Amino acid sequence: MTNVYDILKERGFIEQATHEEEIRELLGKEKVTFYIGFDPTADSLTVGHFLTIMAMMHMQRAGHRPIALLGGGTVMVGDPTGKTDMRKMMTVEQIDVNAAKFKEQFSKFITFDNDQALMVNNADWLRNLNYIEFLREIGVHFSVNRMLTAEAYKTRLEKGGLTFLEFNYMLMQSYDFLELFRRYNCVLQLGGNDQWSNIIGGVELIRRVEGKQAYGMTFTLLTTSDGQKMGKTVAGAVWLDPNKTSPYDFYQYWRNVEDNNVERLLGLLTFLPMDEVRRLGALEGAEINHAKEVLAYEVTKIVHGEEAAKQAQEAARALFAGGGDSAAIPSTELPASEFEQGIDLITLLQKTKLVNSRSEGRRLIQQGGIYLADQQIKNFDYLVKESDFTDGTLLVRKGKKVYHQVKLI
RNA sequence: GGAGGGGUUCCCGAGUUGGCCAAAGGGGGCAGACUGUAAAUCUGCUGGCAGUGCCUUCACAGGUUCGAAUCCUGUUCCCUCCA
Repeated sequence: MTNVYDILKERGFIEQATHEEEIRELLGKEKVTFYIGFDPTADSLTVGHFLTIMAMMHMQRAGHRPIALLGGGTVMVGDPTGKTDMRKMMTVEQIDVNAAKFKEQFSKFITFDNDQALMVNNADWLRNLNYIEFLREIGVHFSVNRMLTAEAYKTRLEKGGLTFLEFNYMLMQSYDFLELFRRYNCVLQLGGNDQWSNIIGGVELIRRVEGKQAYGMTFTLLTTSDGQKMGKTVAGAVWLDPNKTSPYDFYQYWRNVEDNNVERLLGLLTFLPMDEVRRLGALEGAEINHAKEVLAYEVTKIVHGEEAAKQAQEAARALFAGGGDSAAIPSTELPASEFEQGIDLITLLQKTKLVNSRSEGRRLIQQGGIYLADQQIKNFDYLVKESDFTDGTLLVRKGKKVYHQVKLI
């Protein structure tokens, strides 16, 4: 069996590791308990989290034991990494609701039966910490001088300011690692590359307090070729919750990634064999669209299941290539009676949420961005009537690739 | 606690001798052209409502004025330096 370290390496996950050789050796010879932390800052996981979950899945498949650590405690402090402002303070209630949602989503990817994986919440040990004790046991081991050199804090020191609250984040996360090491013999922490300094904080803490070796490793972050963070759309993040990002939109997000990223994403976000990944990635010109379809389908399948992935693909094909089933295209149902007198196009755009204001709708139409059943409409006074529908359905298109169906009921 | 600087439209950031400011410029976003449902590039748009006029915006609350993002007062938040 291939060493999972090599798998992760080959698939492009690994960015930094505290002890490359030792980690590889360790993963090759025994069942390793490792953890990744997830702060429940929203009520759903995002595609950014998904990347690390994929790594987790690879690890579990290789026989190692994952701990999904919910940051119900750390989120109360807030990680300043990569942020220019302090996060809004969240209420305990909200945090707990979010944590519950995270938990639900994890179960789709990781098997927790028979102790094959654990899910714990650091609220259990962080929320009731005694300040003085914590300072004496943990605080002594941290050099402020060193902490200040961490990338995470640098930017905040230069602009915006850093509060003492957030400055403690590194100690919290380091303490988590120590706690998991003690409780579950967890010796390896994984995470996104932005977590590097927090991770080595934990590794060092374990060495100092327990005199034991622990390891850390970080993964690449999802970025576009010019370094922009991926996983953001106009509507916000790309969520794993189908109610927040529909499987169709999710599929389309991956279907539309830039050429340069296809091979990389196939390696990271699908389980396709690497020969296949390389073959698809090597396609050129319009051919690479095929690779994008595969990418979109595979990722959607893992996240939303085969059925949803098929529907999304069908819908996309129906719209962009003709034919196919249109069931999964986003739609709005409106009573037929509303169209007897006809309703003006701008109002319809508002009802379908394709525009946020009448002005925006007007602009769109004037600029030629709206099509009804593939017919460009440039007159913003246009009255949409029942006669515009075919079989009770009207396909509205905004721009090149935003589709919405209106169905009469 | 003291001194100083500052909070501007999605973001960054001009604008403070009061009217020409719905507010420069850049970014982002949207649309159009070109394409391959890609990237790059070019063009237009980017507070709201109504067909060109009205309404709501420049931290918040008051005030001065014919008229304030611009002046005054108070409040609040942030930053820097000092203690």
